[in-house]
Amino acid sequence: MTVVDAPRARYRQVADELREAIRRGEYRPGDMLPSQPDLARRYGLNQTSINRSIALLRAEGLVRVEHGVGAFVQVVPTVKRTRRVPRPGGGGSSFAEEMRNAGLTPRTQLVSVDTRPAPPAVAERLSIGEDDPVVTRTRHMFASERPVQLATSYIPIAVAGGEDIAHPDVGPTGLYKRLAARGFKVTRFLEEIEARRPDDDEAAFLNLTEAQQVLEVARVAYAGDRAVETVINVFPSQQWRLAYEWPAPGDEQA
Amino acid sequence: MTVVDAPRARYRQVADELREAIRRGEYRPGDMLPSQPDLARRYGLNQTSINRSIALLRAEGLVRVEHGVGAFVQVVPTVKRTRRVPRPGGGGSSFAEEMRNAGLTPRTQLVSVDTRPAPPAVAERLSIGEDDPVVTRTRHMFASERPVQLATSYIPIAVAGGEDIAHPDVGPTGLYKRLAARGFKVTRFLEEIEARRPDDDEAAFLNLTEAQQVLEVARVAYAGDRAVETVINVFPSQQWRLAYEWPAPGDEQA
DNA sequence: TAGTGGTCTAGACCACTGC
DNA sequence: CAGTGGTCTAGACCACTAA
Repeated sequence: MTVVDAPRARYRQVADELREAIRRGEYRPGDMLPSQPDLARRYGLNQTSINRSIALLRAEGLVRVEHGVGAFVQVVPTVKRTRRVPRPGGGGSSFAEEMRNAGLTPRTQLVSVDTRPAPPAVAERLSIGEDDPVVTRTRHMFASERPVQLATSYIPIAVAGGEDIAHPDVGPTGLYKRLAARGFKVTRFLEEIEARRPDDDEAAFLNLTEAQQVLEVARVAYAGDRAVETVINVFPSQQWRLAYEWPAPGDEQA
Repeated sequence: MTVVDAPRARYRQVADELREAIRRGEYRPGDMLPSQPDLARRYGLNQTSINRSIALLRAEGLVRVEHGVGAFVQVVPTVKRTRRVPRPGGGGSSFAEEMRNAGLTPRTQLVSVDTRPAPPAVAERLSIGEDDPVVTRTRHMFASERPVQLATSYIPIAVAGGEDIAHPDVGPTGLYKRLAARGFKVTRFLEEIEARRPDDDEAAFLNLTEAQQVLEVARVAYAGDRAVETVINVFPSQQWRLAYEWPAPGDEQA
């Protein structure tokens, strides 16, 4: 239903055809695409143009390129993350649970626990001063040994008391119990979702191009009006679907 | 903290410098960047390479290009869309309300109301047969006359009775009242969020490159176990931030 | 018309990988 | 080493917009 009969650029047509060939199963996940010189001959185009076509498919996450090796059809394990509201433990099922529901084997690797000055975005979310110390916990998550998620949580030192609150590695439920025991009973959650380009570290861990995007889900837990914890999750946008579920007003028992 | 001392491509460096110049306010929102031949001279590069740099900035949403006119620094009206749970009317404030909160002037244009066979994705969400008729309503939304959102809602004809349910154009609150009057009292909502590339129509209306992404938020309203309506919202991912807020279990009054 | 951005070429050179 | 992808050039032509 386009108004103008837009002539499609040839490098886009090539991308379309490759996309379609992948969809048809002509190239299967893990397969290597023909080399760029090959494709150039095949489509009567220059390698430069073919390179552009491949770049499109990379940005879509449909193809993964290894420099000096080749371009491979990407396995895209789409995972669904659901927040059911209300629900114990912050409203969400755990990462491990979600993974197993998707038929994948979860693994979480604790990268670091330390106390650091709060980055600006975190300070703002927690309503504390920049560089106020926060207990920081970083995890790398894998689904069947493929990196799929990156999570960092921050708790103001004034709330946490010390790093012990994060040791041994505890899930949200355990953490909120410990916070409650310290007098910070969590009453409310806020999640903000944003799409953005990955920074260098994220791109490296998640194996993304700069052209691809990530979803950042930032959750803040409040005890009354006081923000006591924030968790920042980063997902490759192509591999995830987020879901939120809640009862209609006046129908809270759902 | 990159391990390898990656030599950055020159077209990326140019993009970095332009990005930085925009951040510094050297080019302000709405300003036109220098032409590609200009930039090529300035950076000692070919126009082809400069074009790549601009393409990067486009994909980031930092720059908007008008063919035959120039490249302009994008006004990024980051708009926040919040679902507060529970809350009357489906949990969300209206589009108009959100826009005014962001200091923008909202406008909604009703594009069409008709009865059509359900597209596959819609049929699945509504648990009806493909090609079962659904009352379909499409709206284009503008913020201060810039296109920012596209919404299509679907109601099975068996639920709606007829197209009248969508006339005159009604917001969600009015619609759910009418559905309740027809015996379909909405008790539960589900929203699924997905990042994907825009299709041609979406790209045309929202003025996006194929390299950019949109967020698709698909809401389904349930009356008991029966899906009675679904709305599919499409946003340019750069311009929006989604938020969900809910009380912790045992603290429902928030 | 002149100026803008978009595409494409033919060829070159480089960086990376695996043999 | 040969084969892969990534970048860049110099130049060309096209499409679109505004005057």
